[in-house]
Order: sequence, then structure tokens, then C-alpha cells
Amino acid sequence: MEKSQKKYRIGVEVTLDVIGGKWKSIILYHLVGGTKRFNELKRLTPNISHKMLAQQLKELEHDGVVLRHDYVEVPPKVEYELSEYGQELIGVLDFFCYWGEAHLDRVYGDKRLMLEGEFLDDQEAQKEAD
Amino acid sequence: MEKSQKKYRIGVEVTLDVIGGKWKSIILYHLVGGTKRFNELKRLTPNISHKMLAQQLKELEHDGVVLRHDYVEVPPKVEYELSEYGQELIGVLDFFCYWGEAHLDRVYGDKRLMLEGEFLDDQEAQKEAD
DNA sequence: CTGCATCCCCGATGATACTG
DNA sequence: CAGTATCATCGGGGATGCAG
Repeated sequence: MEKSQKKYRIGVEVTLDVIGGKWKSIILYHLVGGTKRFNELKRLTPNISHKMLAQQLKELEHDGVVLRHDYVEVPPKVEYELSEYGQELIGVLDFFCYWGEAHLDRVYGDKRLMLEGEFLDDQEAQKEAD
Repeated sequence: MEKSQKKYRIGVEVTLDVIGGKWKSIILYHLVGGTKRFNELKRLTPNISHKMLAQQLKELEHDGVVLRHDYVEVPPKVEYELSEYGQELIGVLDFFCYWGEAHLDRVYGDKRLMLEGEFLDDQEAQKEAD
């Protein structure tokens, strides 16, 4: 089924297709902070594969929420930013961030958020524990 | 990895775990309209399997955004509703609905939303087209 | 540096059947 | 009516390699 042919029953479904999934909201959230290059986004989003980042950005661009600027030069330089239209989502992304932190507080009593360095180490630790 | 042990880097990830995925936001959206019984939700969410609905509701309950009321009787009667805490999400769900419809307008020029009857038929038509 | 194709695996999901 | 368990499948997504 072509995505352009896909039908929906309620708007909620549509929005989920655009900003849902494992990575899109995280990518968009980083773009709220301003224009970013491909590898910059990759660094900001630990554990995302090169393939997935490229794929998700392509979909976000296709959906018009992200703009892609290709400085045609060697080595390649490409920048991504929120489109004017995509900026309508900033409010939601901020709310997600705020609500998510509050949720951890309510459920676990701590924020359970990690610094960059901790996180990478933690990934290893969790593999050990398997 | 136990979910209770999972670590996050930004609140956005947390919120996605709670209301993201293929079904949760849709289920929550229906609950905005008021308390619903299990089969009622199943009817409101075409194509969801019995198993998935049960599973997603269980997770939503565990995360504290949905309350489960079991009228201990035969035949069983169980109702679900948004918790006070879950009601903080109503604003976002409404925005999703609004933004999603607007998105279809902007991208395709029509709403591409279907009535209940149409939708079921359409599912068949799309299978044919494969 | 960025993008695309290929291979492959695992986990999410659906179908089905059974219980209270 | 609501919930659980089992099994089979399908596709998302990771790893890798190559191209511009």
C-alpha cells in the first residue's frame, strides 16, 4: 500500500505516522535547538544507526516538517532544520520532554535520566546483564 | 532489559514509551470521550486484535494513565477510563487530531478521512490491489 | 561526509484456541 | 465478555559495504 494512498479514521493516526516511531520525535526535538548537520544529529541520538537516521530524515523531509539544505561541495555538507510548518510541533515536543520527566518522578521517584557518558557505559552494562 | 530499569536521555523518549507505538494514542483518544468497556474500545479501533488491545491497555494501566474498573460479575464487565494523571494528555491528543487533519489538507488537499463503513471496505480493496 | 543497497535476524503483531 | 497462552509470520531495523 502506497503511503500516499493510505486512509485514516482520525487525525491522531496521521500525526503518529509523521512524528511517531522510535526516532522521529527525538530527531525533531534536537532540531528544535536549531539547524544540525547529519553527523551532528547522529551524535546527539546515541544508538541510532546511520541507516535509520537517513531514512527517518527522508520521511520527515517528505512530510514537510524538516528542510534539507545540501551545500553541494566535497566533502558533502548537508544541514537539516525544522520547516516553518514543522515548528508547529515545538510545543508538543516541549510538552513531551516535560511530561516524560514528570512521569519518571511519579513512577520511580527519580528522573532516571543520564548524562551522555553514563548512557554509553550503561548500554554496555545492560548487555553484560543479559 | 526490564522496563523499570530502562534509562533515558531526554523526557521525549519516556513519553514515547508511554503513549507511542501503533495503538496507544488511538486508544487514549477514544478514552478522552469518556469511560469505555473493552469491546467498545475494540469496536472503536478497527483492525486491532483482541490480544493487542488487552496488552496495550495493561501497559497504559501500569503506567498510570488509565484506570481499570472490574465489576466482578458474570458475564465480565470491565471499564477503562483516563486517570486524573492521564488527563494531562488530553491537550496533546486533541492537538494530534487537529494537526493530523491539517497535515492531510496541506499534503494532499483533502482530508482523506473515512467513515466507519468506508474504512472496512477500503481495507478489502487495498488487499485486492496487492 | 552523506547516501543507498543488501543481507539477515529478532521482536512485535496477528490468528487461534482455551479459561473463568 | 474479558483475559491469557501458544505459535507462525512479517517487516522494522541493525550491520556492512560501496558510491559520489
